[in-house]
Amino acid sequence: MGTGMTQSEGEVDLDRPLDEAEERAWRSFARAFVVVPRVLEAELQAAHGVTITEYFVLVNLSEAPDRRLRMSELAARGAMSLSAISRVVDGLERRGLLERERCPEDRRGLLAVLTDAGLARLVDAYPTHLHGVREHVMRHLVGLDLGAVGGAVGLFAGGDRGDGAPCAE
Amino acid sequence: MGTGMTQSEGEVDLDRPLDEAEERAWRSFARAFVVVPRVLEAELQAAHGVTITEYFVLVNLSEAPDRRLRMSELAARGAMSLSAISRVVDGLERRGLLERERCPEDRRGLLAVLTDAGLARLVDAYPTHLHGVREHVMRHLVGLDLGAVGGAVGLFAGGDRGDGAPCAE
DNA sequence: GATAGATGCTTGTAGGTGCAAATATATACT
DNA sequence: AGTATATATTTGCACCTACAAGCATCTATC
Repeated sequence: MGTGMTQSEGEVDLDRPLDEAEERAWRSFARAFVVVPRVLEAELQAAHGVTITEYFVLVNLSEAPDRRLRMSELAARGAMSLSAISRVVDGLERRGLLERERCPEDRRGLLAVLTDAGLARLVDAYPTHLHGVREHVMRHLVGLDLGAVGGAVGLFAGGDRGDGAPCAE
Repeated sequence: MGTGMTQSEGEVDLDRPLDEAEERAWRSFARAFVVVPRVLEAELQAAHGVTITEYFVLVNLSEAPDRRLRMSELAARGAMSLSAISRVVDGLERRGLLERERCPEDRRGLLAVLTDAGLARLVDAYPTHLHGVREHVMRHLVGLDLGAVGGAVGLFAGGDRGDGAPCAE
């Protein structure tokens, strides 16, 4: 019952209507869920011709050993479907920002490999994205306990079961 | 400079790279932005055959005087484009959950009017949605200052300038 | 070592979304 | 009144996403 990381979380009645304060908070989140991705995407698209999804793929590849990652890994990290990743990688490959490479150990698999051009584009876009994230999100969290808030948000929708624990429920 | 609701918010350097704690928090938010809407949508769709956007339209209409709202008002409240609203309303109208009605004072405009069937569908879907919101979001915020967190999130991406102040920047 | 099933990825198809152009009506100006 | 401009909404189009079906390759079992 519970993970031990968060305090008394088991007591909540999940079917009790939201009180006024909860309602306000929820509506703020609901709005943010819609608006923030859209704004960040628009800025990135306008300034560097990449969608936020593409940007995130570039980030993940740049951080990966040898700048390469399996398609499925990429999908998992971006919380996207395989089909979506497949087409995003199509687009980035067409533009020379990455290449596909057959996986040596498992020839069903493919590796997406960041090219120099891809890395350059990422380096280019990074300041734009950083600025957007601070301006539209992080800026508003000053004065709050970042660890606590981030930890809570990290648990939304079944996220962050820490390790890969089965999470019997 | 600032609204007075949030403390010293003007001091932040929007171009300073995220430190480790900020990075963790941001990634939690980024993941939540992608995953939470998808999960809530899937639950609602599976149980009641409405998308989360459609659900939100029904909610807004049910709360409006006379159960009716202008298309543009509906779009604004859902932070959506007019074209998106137009098509969502198409779908709901086709299924008899609302009707379009010419606006008497301004015959360019249209009112979306919630039908009894639409209200019934909403009443039906509400517990599912409530449960999802508590389970996937609100549950994880216990122990935090809801007012502070909600207030901060409400400011994300230029939200909630309180009144309609020009927000000189 | 062959066949059955599992797994990794891509492609067909069906929505959903925003932007820009089109349409209808209102408002302002002469 | 009559024309120009602004506003409310819809429609054409392009793009992104998920789900399901398809193809290639791996793994287990006999």
